[in-house]
Amino acid sequence: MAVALGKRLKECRHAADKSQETLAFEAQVDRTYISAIERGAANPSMETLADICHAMGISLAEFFVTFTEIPQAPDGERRKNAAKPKEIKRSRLR
Amino acid sequence: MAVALGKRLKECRHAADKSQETLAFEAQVDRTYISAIERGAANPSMETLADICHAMGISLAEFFVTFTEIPQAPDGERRKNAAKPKEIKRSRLR
DNA sequence: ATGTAGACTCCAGTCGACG
DNA sequence: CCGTCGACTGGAGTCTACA
Repeated sequence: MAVALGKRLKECRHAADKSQETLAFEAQVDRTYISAIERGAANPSMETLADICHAMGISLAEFFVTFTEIPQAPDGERRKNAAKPKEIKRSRLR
Repeated sequence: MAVALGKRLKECRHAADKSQETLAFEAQVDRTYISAIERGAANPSMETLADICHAMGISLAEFFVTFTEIPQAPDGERRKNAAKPKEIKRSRLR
């Protein structure tokens, strides 16, 4: 998932003919963080990703156009901080 | 931006005929956080957003299909933690 | 030009409670 | 069923530095 995102980013970045350094500068994010994203080691927020897309001159729709498959369920390790959902009780079954 | 995202989420959630509670349960995130996103008060990460999309049974491409316009430049207040980029020097201008 | 690592700050995301 | 608040824990994102 994060890996696919990284590959897609590298792709778009090359299409815009920019280095990680230049892109980082224009997107107002750290150079090392771009590196981390492309390697799938990071998990960017929407705001950050939107800025990056803007710096590459493409819309979010264009960026995600290759993400046609539905991401797998939260199978693996999630955040330790993760939600411990409680079963929902419908007093009235609809 | 975050507002548009919230509107789109509410839209998709209703299309899937789920309450915030149910969606939160299936996406493994907190109910209050879904609320925050829909009101544009939150800035979810990719991992979180992917889980939510999965819970609604749609792909990221489908979710972002309405986001055709390029997000505006980093105009307003960004994170205080934000990058303070240094101008890039090309020793050799290409 | 890119990968990686540690230390640091601030926010993403949780939980419980109230209206 | 939903919006919002406060407090808390861990991750997002930065900076410096070395290869």
